[in-house]
Amino acid sequence: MPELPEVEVTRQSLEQIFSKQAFVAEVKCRRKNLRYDLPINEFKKIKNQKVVSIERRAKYLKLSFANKQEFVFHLGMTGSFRFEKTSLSKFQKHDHVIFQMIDNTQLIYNDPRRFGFFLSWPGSWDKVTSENLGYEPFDQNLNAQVFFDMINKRQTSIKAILMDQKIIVGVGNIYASEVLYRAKIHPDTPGCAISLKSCSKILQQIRAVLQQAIENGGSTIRDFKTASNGKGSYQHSHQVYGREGAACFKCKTVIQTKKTAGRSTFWCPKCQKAKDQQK
DNA sequence: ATCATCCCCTGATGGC
DNA sequence: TGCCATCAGGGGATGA
Repeated sequence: MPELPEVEVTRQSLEQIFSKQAFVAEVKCRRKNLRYDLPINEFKKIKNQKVVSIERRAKYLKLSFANKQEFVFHLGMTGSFRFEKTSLSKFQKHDHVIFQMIDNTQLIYNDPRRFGFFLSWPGSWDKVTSENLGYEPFDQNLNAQVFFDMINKRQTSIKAILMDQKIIVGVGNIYASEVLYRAKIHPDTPGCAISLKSCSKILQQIRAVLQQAIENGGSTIRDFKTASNGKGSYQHSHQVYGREGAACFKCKTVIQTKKTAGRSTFWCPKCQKAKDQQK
């Protein structure tokens, strides 16, 4: 599912929808749990309540209501929202949570694999966002030196480090490969072998890739779509992800793939040759 | 502490 | 056609 760009684009589309109609009439759950039990009792407390904000931290979202009720949610691997102009009574497979608005429009949360969740216990936002979460990629306090200091004792691969949400949040399996290709760093390079200069390049590429992906509506690989039912187009800008066996756009070398820490990794063996040296 | 592995779940795809 | 294995944007638990 969704990495930071897709979550941010989802946030923006929900915000846009709520700017036109912010009052929830009713929430319907078509099953009692996703990854965790759905907060069915808390959903009852937002009848006729107004959405006041939708915020993102890492890949988590928070929906806040005028009566202070808050919902923390995550899209997991396959979660997405769909907007319906008129009230449906017949639903699609894997439509799990329906936000029925007072004008009869609907926001429907669909999630085939059910790795997503909604939470509403007190402190749930602080719990998921303050513990174990690293820097937002666009945080001004994050710079090459800070990044270097966080990874220069680490033995694990830079690919695993980029996906580690305790360091920098938002980069998942697709964007990790894309960032390293653009930074010309081999994905197996251990954290401790990445120079300060390389940290700078990687950070720059994280920001460039995520920014461009957000501007392009995210990457729609399988089923991602925004809450206003749009699809992303950034998948067309992928340089290595999903391109095993194809020619590198720069040097025509065949793109390679392998598993690192259980996830597919893609790279160009010519453009990303350097196992970095310290300093 | 750090790291790799396995698992949650369903669907799509490819080999036989 | 069916059956089985493998894989998929995340992240949490477990054990070495």
